[in-house]
Order: sequence, then structure tokens, then C-alpha cells
Amino acid sequence: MANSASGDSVVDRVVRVIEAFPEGVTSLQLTELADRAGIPLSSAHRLVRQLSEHGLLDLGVGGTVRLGLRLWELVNRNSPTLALRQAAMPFMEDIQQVLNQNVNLAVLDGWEALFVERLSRRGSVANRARIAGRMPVHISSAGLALMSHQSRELQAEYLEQFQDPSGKVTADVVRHFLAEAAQHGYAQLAGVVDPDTWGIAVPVVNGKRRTVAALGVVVPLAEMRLQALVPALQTAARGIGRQLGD
Amino acid sequence: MANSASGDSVVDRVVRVIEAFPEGVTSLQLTELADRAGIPLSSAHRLVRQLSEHGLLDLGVGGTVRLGLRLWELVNRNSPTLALRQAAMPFMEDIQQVLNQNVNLAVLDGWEALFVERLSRRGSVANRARIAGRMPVHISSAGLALMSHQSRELQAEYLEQFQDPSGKVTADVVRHFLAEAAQHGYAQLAGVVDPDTWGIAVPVVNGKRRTVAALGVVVPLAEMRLQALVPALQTAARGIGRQLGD
DNA sequence: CACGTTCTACCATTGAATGGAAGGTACCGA
DNA sequence: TCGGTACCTTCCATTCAATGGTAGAACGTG
Repeated sequence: MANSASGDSVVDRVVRVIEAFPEGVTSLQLTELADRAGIPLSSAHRLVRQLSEHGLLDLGVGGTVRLGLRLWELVNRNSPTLALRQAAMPFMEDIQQVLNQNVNLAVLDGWEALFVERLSRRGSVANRARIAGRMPVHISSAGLALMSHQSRELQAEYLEQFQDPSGKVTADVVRHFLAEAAQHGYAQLAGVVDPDTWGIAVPVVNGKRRTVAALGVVVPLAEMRLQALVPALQTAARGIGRQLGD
Repeated sequence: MANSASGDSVVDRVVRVIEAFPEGVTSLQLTELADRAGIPLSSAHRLVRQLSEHGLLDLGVGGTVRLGLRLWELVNRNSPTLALRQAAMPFMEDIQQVLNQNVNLAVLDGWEALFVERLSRRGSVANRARIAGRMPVHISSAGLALMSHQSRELQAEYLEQFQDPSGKVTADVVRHFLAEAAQHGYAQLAGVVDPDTWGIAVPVVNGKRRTVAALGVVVPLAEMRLQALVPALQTAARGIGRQLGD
């Protein structure tokens, strides 16, 4: 026994500690954290204490561990999506005002759409699609809008490895969706979380003609009017793209 | 020379790498990063590569280093301020709709107010007070609102160490501000970034009667109407506090 | 084409990280 | 009141992972 019996580096462990928090959980007991991260308690304790001395974690009195405010601050100040979000925010507010629907902004990460910003429909009670949430490409309008405007190579690679865990969707179906989205310039899809809602998303293209994000809305089926929604979204998306430069 | 000639641990270095990004800067060259973090280039390179393999950083082709999307995702999913922001968001939108002013939400971290959420006034061009920004307690209405409702001990400790770098404000002046804020139940202060604006903030109190946040607005001097602003803020703040529980 | 700059890879050296064990502390139910 | 359990925290001899000087590769530039 010495520098890690399990053969992982300090960096590995730091990552595992941060990753150990289940989605939406903000605090964990030290023992549970050590357990989840697969680190011996004494090592976990030392590591957590070190990190909390730097403010990346917050080790409370009874062994309660939270992510540190300082970490949140650093990440949000220097976030890779900072410029995107700043450029998009005013346009997203426009959409929110004009259409009065839930508006969201997503980027592609791996084979998933990662939602980086969101504005709720005024008066809406629950806002399901949380910020920093993920959705697989093939079951989100944002994902389809993003993927349908990527390079042929990336799309091929995506379709190559595609496999729907539930077995409901085949690669051919997805291929069809992507082709349709590429042709129309927007993607639409029946809501997954809520069957009575539809998602519509359009690509956001930067100065280099690269699709860097998708701007979308989630609307109740009853209010689904493509003729009204798509032009508004496309206009806003073009505005965002112009702000981005690059 | 061996495990760090400078005598710092791996954890120290991981922290310094993340902290190396200046405010608002999203990408850094490897050499500059190593320089800023005070780490030998070869070590920095190895460390960055390890972190980027886990997605905490993103090491681009030409040695361009960014914070990783995964880090942003993890931090925002499990942020210590998640519950607070979720509880506050609807009320902040109410304020935005009713008063049509910049609305912000801050927590106390050290002797500074850390802004954790923000909604811009509709139609406002520049949104100065960035999210994840900090302001010293004594020159922000949010800071004063927060500090004025902390325990006597903490306030004493704060005033004890207080020193204004610019030398314009004395501890006695701050003491007076705090007393006033505590008495009135809100804090007001002339804008620091912009002399023609005023900040007004009220404390957000959770179920345990602990002041956990401050809800505030920034208004142009011409639209400064305490009679209208304070009751609205206080009502929203009580609503947030009720949602919080604890 | 030579020079400066930056990124990347290698590898012998060594002290920082490891984790079992033992000491605290708080809480519970009998 | 008292044993029992379940945490958190500290200690310290062992040892292997991290270190960083060095050198090569890949640029761009005057």
C-alpha cells in the first residue's frame, strides 16, 4: 500500500469526489461521499479537507460536504459558455416576451445536448428541463438541431455508434430526423418528459459558419404554431450568431 | 527536487490551475497558464492533460486550455446555491415584471457579497453586475443587507478587521450603515459602478430565521421610489424564504 | 533558412500521499 | 445509566506516483 492501492492518481480522486454528487444533490455525508467515490474514508477525509481549505469544497462541522461557493464562482466567471450565454441572453428574453414560452439554449457535448441557459415561461409552475441538464441527441429538438448541422464526418460517426437503450428508435429513424432538420433549418419533436408538449429548436451559427448552439422553445401542443415560432427563433438565432463573431 | 520543489501538493496545483483564469477569460495558452499558476511547464502540461481527460478542463490542439463543459455541468447541477436559486427565480421574475428593473440575488461569502443570480431590466443594454461577481460588503446594498442581519459576533468581527483600501470609508460609517439597514429592514446605497443608479436590497430569511441571501434591485436615480420598491422586494423575499424551508 | 517560441515526451529520483488502526464524539434504544 | 453503533478525525511508517530538467518536434517569423 502506498500512493493509492487502487492505482489512481490524486487527480482521478479529485474528479471522482466532485462527480460523486448525484444530480441535484448539494450535500453529502463524508462517509457516503467516500463510498460513492470509492476512496478509503481516511483518504477521502484528507482530500476533502484540503479541497475545502481552498474553497473548492465546503466541509461542514458534522462531516457534511458541499461544493464550494468559490468553485461555483470560478467556473461561472470563466465558463467556456460565458460568451455564448451573454450573447444569447437578450435574444432569449425577446423570445420569452414575444412568444411567452419556455426558452432554452443548448450546446453539443458528446452525443448529448447540454442545456446551458433557460428562461421559464411566465407563470409556469414547474420548470422541468433544468439548467445544466442533458438530453440525448435523438430525443431532443435541440440535440437534433445541433447534430443536423455538424460535419458529415461527425454525423456519420454519431449514427455509426447510435443505439437506443430502449430499442424504440433505430439509426435510420434518426438519420431521417437529421435530414429533415438539416433541410428545414429547424428541428421539432414531441416532448419526452411531457407528451403534451413539443420542442422546436434552430441552430445558432457563429461567424465561422460553425453551429455552436441550438436555441429552442418548449410549447404546449395546443399552442404549437410552427409558422409563428420558427421565424421568431431563426431571427433570434441569427442575432445571437452575429453577436458571437469568431 | 521531487514531489513539488515548491512544496505544494497536487491539490494545491489543481486549485491554482483553475484559479489561474482571470475574471471573464475563458481560454489560456498552456505556457501562460503554467506561468500564472506558478507551475513548471512540464508539470503543468501533465496536470492539464490529466484533468482534460476527465473533462474538468479542455486541452485544445494548440495548447489552448479552457474550463471543461463537464466541470460547468457538475458545478451547476450540484451547486450549493441551487435550492436558493430555484426558490428565488419565480419571485425574481415577478419583481422584474412588476418593477421592470435589474434584479439580483446575492449570498455572503467572507466579507463580500457574491451574486448568484441576476435578471436584467428589459431593454437594458449593458448588464454590468455580472453573475458570479463579487462586491465588498460596505459598498453594495446587497452586502449591507446581508451583513446587517448576521449575528452580533460576525458583525463585530467584520467591523474589527474592516479597512477601506481607498480610505474613503471608516468602520464607524459602515457601522452606521449596518445599524440603519438592520433597523429599516432594507439597505440602500448609491451605485458604485454608475453614480446615477441606486441599489436597494432586502434580506432573505429561511425557516431557521437565518439570513441566507439578499434580494435587490438596481434602479436609475430618477426612478428611485422607495415606497414602491421596498414593499415589493420584502414581499418577494418572504416568498423566497417560505419556499426555502430549513 | 536560421531562430525563437511553444507544445509534447521521457525517465531517474525522492518525498508526498496513502490507509489501517486507534482515539473521539454523538446518538440511540434497552 | 450504560453498552452499542455509526459517524468523524488524527496519527505515522511505508512506498510508489509525481516531479521537472532535458531534449525533441512543430510551428511561425523575420
